[in-house]
Amino acid sequence: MTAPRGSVKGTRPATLEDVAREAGVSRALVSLVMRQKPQVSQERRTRVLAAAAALRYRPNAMARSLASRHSNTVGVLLNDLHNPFFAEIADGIERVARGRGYRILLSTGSRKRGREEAALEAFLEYRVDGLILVSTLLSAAKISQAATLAPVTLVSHTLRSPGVDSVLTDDVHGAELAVTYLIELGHRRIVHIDGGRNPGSRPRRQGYERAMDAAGLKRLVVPGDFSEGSGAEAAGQLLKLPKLPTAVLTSNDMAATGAMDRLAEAGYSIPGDISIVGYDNTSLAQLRQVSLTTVNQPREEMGRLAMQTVLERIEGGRTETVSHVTTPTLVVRRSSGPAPA
Amino acid sequence: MTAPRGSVKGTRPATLEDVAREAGVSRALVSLVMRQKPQVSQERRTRVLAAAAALRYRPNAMARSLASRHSNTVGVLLNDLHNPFFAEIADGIERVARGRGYRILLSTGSRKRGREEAALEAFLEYRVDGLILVSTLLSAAKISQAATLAPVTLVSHTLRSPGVDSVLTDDVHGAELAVTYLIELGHRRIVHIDGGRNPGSRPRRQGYERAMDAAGLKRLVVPGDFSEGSGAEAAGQLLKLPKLPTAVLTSNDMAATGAMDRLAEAGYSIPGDISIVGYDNTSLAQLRQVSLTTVNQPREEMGRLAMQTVLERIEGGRTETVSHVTTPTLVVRRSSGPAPA
DNA sequence: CCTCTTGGTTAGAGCGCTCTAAAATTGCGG
DNA sequence: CCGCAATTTTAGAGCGCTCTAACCAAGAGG
Repeated sequence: MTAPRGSVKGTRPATLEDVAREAGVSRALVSLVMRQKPQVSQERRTRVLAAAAALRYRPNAMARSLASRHSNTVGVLLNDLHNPFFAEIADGIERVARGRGYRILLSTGSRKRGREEAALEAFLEYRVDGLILVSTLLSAAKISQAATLAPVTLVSHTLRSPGVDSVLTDDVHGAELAVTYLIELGHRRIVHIDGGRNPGSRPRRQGYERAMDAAGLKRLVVPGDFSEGSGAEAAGQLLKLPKLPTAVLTSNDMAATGAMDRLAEAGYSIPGDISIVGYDNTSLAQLRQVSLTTVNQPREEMGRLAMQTVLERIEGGRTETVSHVTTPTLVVRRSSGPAPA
Repeated sequence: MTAPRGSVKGTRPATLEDVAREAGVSRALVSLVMRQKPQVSQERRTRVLAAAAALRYRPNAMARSLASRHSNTVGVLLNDLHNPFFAEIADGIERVARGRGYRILLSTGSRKRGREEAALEAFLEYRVDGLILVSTLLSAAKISQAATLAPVTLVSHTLRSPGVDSVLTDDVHGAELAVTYLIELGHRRIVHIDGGRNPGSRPRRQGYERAMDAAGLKRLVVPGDFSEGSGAEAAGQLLKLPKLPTAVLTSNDMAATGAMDRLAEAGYSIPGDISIVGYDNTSLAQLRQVSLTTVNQPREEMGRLAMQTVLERIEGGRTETVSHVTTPTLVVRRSSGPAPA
């Protein structure tokens, strides 16, 4: 009954109380030692530490959080574990967290809003000290509501709401960069595969539209989302067009690889017949076999910024809203080239 | 002071007590309702539910776990977030967890043993009900010790230790499949890029050795690990050889893409000059541009099995050790072909 | 010799929940 | 209308920790 269910029959894990008894001091003193507080004599400290080691004492995070009213933990919700973009953001977050003595709870919504809602709910029930939502599908209402319970930092889009900060890239500019580059290469029929409801999609589409308009070119946007499958599907749509476009800007790298796949399957050469430009510059785009021209987002840095931003509220008590905007750059690789004659 | 630090100034979240007062019932009754226990009259139940909704009550997972002595949570430690293999395993785990009303805590060691140790420690402090360690670098000692606190299921390798179950693929067989296939294609100089300390590496190497021995061929193993970088590096070693091998079996798909990259960069054609075979059959291998011949592991299924296995101990109270071995299959794609003349 | 500090230590009241055992209510046959 | 079992509800004791305020030496200053 006291033994953990199903695990090896073991003695109940040691508690503070046990350590205190072993060391012959009070519970409070042990607590002070465990939390590395300075006001403990050297002699007592070593005595307590020895007792703790002997009993294999491991603090109970639940009890600690309950009593202290904070968890030293930040919940990180990633849109899609399959997209390396998120792993790279997570790296940045993790680095800062580690440096600052915070823990991270990772969750993913698998690109389903309902799952994200469940994950958010779990984080809130765990009473995390802060929340980082990376490219989330959650509604503005849910986000604002969460922000009344713990500071929120959004990665990849903004939301004007108290308690909600953000870290993002100037996506309008990023998309413009890509389209302008394609136009300079002589492309005229340039299509955009949209990112649907995903954060960042709208500005990217706007950047595309703005650049096309500026060049007096006809816009064509086909629907999609952030997945490989949707990129392939959208490419399928393009194949049905009376005249295949000569260039495609997708909403992210995953969709781009899907589109490349489908186009290559249909016998078209990339970039001979059609140029493809992605967005994110994930490790996928960097693969030599893929070699995708794409718009770079400083992913690690965005992750670091996000964690710093949320910590400023948790520890620094900042209350004004901030929004960090990073600058995208174009990375040219082999998936793009001059428009076919 | 009672308001969450740094977040929007908000009232203290409602507690059970608040709900009880609002509904005019006892705390215990509210607890029963929240836990969906049957022995509550319909009238009270709706009254409590209404009060909870009105106060936006959200149970405190910390308090709940502390009092009930279990968290309904399983900790999942992934070796590397960048490798899609782990995302696919996680999908399977998540699916079963969701169906069974369990929550998942995700962590990653970023292929660093020290980080994995820290993540494990965090899980144990959180008093998770069970642990799934996917392709972990943790030492046997640490794993066994963790198993005295919560049931552990290992994915990708085994450990004979009480409380530790496993889910894995018959990797010896998998590697043999790959090598036999290459030999049938006429290859004689077949190299294996090793997976280092990663689980699964040893049996894969053994399978390679066994198949090479059986064919009377000379073995050559170059060191590596599970990363793209190491695959590239190992390929660099191969380039220094007096005579380039005609085929390479890597320890996983990540390493395979790294190796392909390096070899292609050096001007060799794949599979014209050299065939590459990976291991895992991740989404990476499936990409048309990569089109990697590889050994399939049923990733989703392994994830599902792992979660089921750990739940059997948590809920079913099973105490005998089990080990689920799945069968690998060879998936032939375009990275492999007949040995050059 | 007494009061003040000050650094070190501790008692004890929670944190928000679950769980056991007992209490209150209800239904029903006699 | 009573007794008894079944059903529903509740009191109250924790779970393992933190935190406040108080306590206690031991020296400093008057």
